Amino acid sequence: MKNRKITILKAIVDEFIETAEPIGSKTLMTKYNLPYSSATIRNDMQSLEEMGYLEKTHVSSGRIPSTKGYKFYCENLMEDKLDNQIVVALKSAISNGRYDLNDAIQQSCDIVSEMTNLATGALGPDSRYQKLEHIKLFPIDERNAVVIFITNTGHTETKNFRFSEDVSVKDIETCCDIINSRLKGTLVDELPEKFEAMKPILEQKIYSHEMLYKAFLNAFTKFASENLYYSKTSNILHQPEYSDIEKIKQLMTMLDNNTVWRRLESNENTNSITTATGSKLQWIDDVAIVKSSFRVNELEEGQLMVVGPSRMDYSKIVAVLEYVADMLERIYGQGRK
Amino acid sequence: MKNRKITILKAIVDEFIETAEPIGSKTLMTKYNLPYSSATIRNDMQSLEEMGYLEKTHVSSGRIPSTKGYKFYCENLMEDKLDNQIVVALKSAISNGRYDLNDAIQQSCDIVSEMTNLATGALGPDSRYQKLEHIKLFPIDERNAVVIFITNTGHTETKNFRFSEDVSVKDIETCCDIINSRLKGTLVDELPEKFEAMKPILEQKIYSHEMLYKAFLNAFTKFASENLYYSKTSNILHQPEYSDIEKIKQLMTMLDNNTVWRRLESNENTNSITTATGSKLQWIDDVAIVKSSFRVNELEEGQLMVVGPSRMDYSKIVAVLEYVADMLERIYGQGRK
DNA sequence: TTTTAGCACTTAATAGTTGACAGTGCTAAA
DNA sequence: TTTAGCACTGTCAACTATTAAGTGCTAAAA
Repeated sequence: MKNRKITILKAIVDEFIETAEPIGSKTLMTKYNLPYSSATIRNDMQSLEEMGYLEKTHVSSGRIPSTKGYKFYCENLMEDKLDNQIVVALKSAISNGRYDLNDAIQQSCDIVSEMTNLATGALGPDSRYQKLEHIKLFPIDERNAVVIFITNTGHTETKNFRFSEDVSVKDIETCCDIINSRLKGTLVDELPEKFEAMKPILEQKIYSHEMLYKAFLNAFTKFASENLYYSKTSNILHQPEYSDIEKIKQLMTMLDNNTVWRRLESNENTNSITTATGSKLQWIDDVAIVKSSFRVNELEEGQLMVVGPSRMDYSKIVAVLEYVADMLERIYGQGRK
Repeated sequence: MKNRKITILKAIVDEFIETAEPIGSKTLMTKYNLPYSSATIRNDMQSLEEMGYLEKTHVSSGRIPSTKGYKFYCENLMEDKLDNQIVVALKSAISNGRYDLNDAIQQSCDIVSEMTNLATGALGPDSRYQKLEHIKLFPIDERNAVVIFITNTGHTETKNFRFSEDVSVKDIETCCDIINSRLKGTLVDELPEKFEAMKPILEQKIYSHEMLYKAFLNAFTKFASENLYYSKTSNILHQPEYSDIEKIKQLMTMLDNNTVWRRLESNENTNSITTATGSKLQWIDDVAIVKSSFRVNELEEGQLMVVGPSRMDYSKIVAVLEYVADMLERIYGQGRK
């Protein structure tokens, strides 16, 4: 592509990211001090539109970037724009090591969300490739017990159990023993299924097996399910694109139902790019998603995401997300096993 | 108040709850088959307005209920209107006892929220009046440990700990021992403070006391902090009052920041009533809150809440919330100590 | 004394009109 | 290849009816 066109495209994207208004040839010329006449710019804009990088909101309006335009921008024109304010906020909140990993992830997401006015979330760390090491029972009193699940990576999860009259501590112990002897080494993902297959054995050895079976199945299912966190989403309402109620509803429902994440996985092919630094950008309808992953050990990977209108400050978001990912790896990634 | 006026007031509130539109005298007469002329109704409306039960949106508009009107309605005119659909959904989800209390609360809130299109939340069960019984350490490996906190009511909470190189398991053990010997019987509420006062003792006995101190303080603070759950809030956007963006922003921000709950506590005096059945209704600006409490034992109380526009179906909401509270008490309340 | 019919008046909501404005595409000249 | 000039287009805001729903008040009827 001709150099002048690239300059114009970049100027339009930058300007639109800032103002959220369509941009005309004359405005562009004066505001960016371009050494071309408005007519020349107009011609290039027309051509850029034909190539699919720009769009118009109506026949005689200025131009806005299309998804293809954003994609080109993100692939070729992004700068490294790490926002110092956010970094300071993150550092002072997280890097004193006071939190455990999950708390740190939540804190980070909240900060990013707050300071960018976009929805921020985290998925994982993923327990899919972990195996159950053993479970440990902790009786509290006649009715209550805590069970600790420990995986081969040292990841733990706990679950409170509460039993009705006819379940004895002995029963629970037996149940734990059975699980430990038969499910050790099972992938977390496969736990619910494998446990279901063990039902007959429980029936043989335990009096109120039904109760216990349900409780443990529930715990296993929860353990295997994705560990998803979302920051508050009201911030996103400050974005000018969400002055339309229908759009708000659509986005909010999408976020609430976690559809974004699902469609994301299934949609890998369409409209997505991976930056040189490893972040992934993706566009679904008018929504853009920026995703960076962090890895606390060879088996546990987590993902950070920012969701918002396609008009977002990609340079800034990518930089900050990668900063968070690095920070989490640095503090929580080393020497975990 | 004269009987006819009460009939008219009830009809207006019922109609407005259904349609969300101001109601005129003629509409009311025909739709509710009232045996009075529109002029008579008009006179009564005027009088009801003077008494503060009704409002107009503009000089020549129909009437809508004022907060005082809703209040009167809730105090005197509510019917018991338990929605069968919701009950069925709740029963099939919860009453098989598969969940632990917190999961059951969350499930219930989600169901209520989904089926009423209002925001539903739960606070607690409250640990304010519980005392620390003891804590129990569980080393996983050199770097990780789980600590279980147990209160005198049998309530437990767990926290994952992760330590850097220079903290030994021995240190953690010492720390736990100190806590157990010195903090047993302390109100959960006072734990952070009391623990802070113990800092010098830790300094004496533990090498990297700073790290451990921070980690435990964090855990105590979290333990003592309110246990708040909120259903998804996007449902509420279906309410016609939230077709105005400013209102959405205001409400969403309020919900996200949990301002509702705080203002609620501080605002006990103004605009609130308690029904015969023990639910509490409260109005703040254009927002109504319905609150029912449930009690799992003599020390632990929790609260269920529904938040929405003041035009909500109070009869239905109160009935369903009380149903949930009863259900939780029935399943989780008995024989816990 | 209470209720009602009748009427003048008010407001919101809707649709149509107008002019300013920001922008475009195209043509012809530089 | 670039640019000046110009006709044209859609949006937006302000203004003007017009209509529909509803009110308050007065005087007559019950």
